[in-house]
Amino acid sequence: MSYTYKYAKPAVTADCVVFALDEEDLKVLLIQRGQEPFKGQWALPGGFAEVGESLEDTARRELEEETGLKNVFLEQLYTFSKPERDPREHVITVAYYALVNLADHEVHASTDASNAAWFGIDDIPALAFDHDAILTTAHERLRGKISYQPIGFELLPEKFPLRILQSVYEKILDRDLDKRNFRKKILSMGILQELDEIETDVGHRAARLYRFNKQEYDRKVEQGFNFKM
Amino acid sequence: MSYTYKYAKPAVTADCVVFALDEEDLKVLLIQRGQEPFKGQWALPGGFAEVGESLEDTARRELEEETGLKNVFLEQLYTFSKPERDPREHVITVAYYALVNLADHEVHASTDASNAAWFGIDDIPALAFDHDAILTTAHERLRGKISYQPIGFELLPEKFPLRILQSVYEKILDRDLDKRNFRKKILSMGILQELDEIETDVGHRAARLYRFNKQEYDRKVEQGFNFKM
DNA sequence: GCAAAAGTGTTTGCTCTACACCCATGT
DNA sequence: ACATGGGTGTAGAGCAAACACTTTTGC
Repeated sequence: MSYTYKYAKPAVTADCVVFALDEEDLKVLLIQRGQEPFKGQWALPGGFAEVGESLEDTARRELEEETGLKNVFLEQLYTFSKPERDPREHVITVAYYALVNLADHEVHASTDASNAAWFGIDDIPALAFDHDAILTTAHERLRGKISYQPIGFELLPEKFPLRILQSVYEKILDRDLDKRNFRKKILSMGILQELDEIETDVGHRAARLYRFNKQEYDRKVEQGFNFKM
Repeated sequence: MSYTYKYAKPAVTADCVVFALDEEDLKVLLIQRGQEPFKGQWALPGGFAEVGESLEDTARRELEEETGLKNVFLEQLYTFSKPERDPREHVITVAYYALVNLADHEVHASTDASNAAWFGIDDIPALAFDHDAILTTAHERLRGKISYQPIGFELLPEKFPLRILQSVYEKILDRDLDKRNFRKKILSMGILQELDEIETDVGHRAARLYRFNKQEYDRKVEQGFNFKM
């Protein structure tokens, strides 16, 4: 089977930069390529767009095929189109970034990719194609966006103590924040629901749990509210 | 001549949302389509990507071919990929936005497009494809970005009085700004070079001219400076 | 009782906003 | 002389940053 067109066409792929947090640091999900080019090297999960499929769907499909991840928070990042970025032919890639919380999302290396693993953001191996540039762009976007969009919650389980939320900001912004100021600011926005639950299994006083109140956030946005941390 | 591939490929285009300002309002450059589909309707300038060409180059090439505009400020906006956005086949478009100053850039309707013209942002005709959504996205991006990146200058000639710069912000943000506060804030950043020149041909006291000092801006950015209006 | 983290207010400086008048120039 | 916009300062409010101790709980 083959497809013939009147004009030459570049190929199109979607690639995903998947971020997660553990106790240590910000992590990125990579796969080890099972095929040439760059066979055996680490790369971002992703693959070719099918006709009739939006690129966000391509990204989600490839992410699930290669790593088992699904139902993740996903936003378009940037489109990379330099002709020399793929040695085989001109391949345009539309990059997405995803935020997941490690607890809810077990990763299975699956079909296409011979292996999938999390890497600390400061400990990334050599990557295939221009994936290092894509990763850098994604990291910058995340850093820029977390302060004015409520996306940090996507890296956490549904219920979380404020200390953990603070650590999300500290790890992404890469600087320490003042505990009192952080709590004042985030609570004063009125978009966190205070739960009647506390942490369990901690070796010290248990903290109260909170939940991001998306309904309330959306209502406030309607009225001109702007998230700002 | 034809091209055959092992897999089906979507087509790829680049489209441009070109903004400019006149005394009245924010304007957008549209072309009237010379071919089906949507023949005779207004649309964003743009066209098909060639293999071996980056999409930014595609955007610049098509913009010049269709409107005569070149050497414009151009940034990638977003990639639109819903399969139904083009009635012929699956066409992915990578949208760019451009900022030009009307004085320096004469527009000639040229080859491909039967006609090109500026439209006030509040007076846009029905557009081909999903170009209304692209335009809306571009307008939002411009509004969001002008406050934290020094891109407003791209809409002005090299030398300008502060009143005109203020009107750029007022027209894009769509609200009045206080003259004293505006001047204080923009001058305090130290990225405008005060020239020994004043306006000519005005029917009142002539204002001093300024120039955006990109060297100084870049130097400050290196040192952690953030533009903010 | 000790270790670990939860939880809590106040002061200070800075930034943003609101606001009005005199001056220079051209017609 | 009149119309038009150029150019300038200050006071008050709100926001951001710095800073330390007491309480709770688990071991």
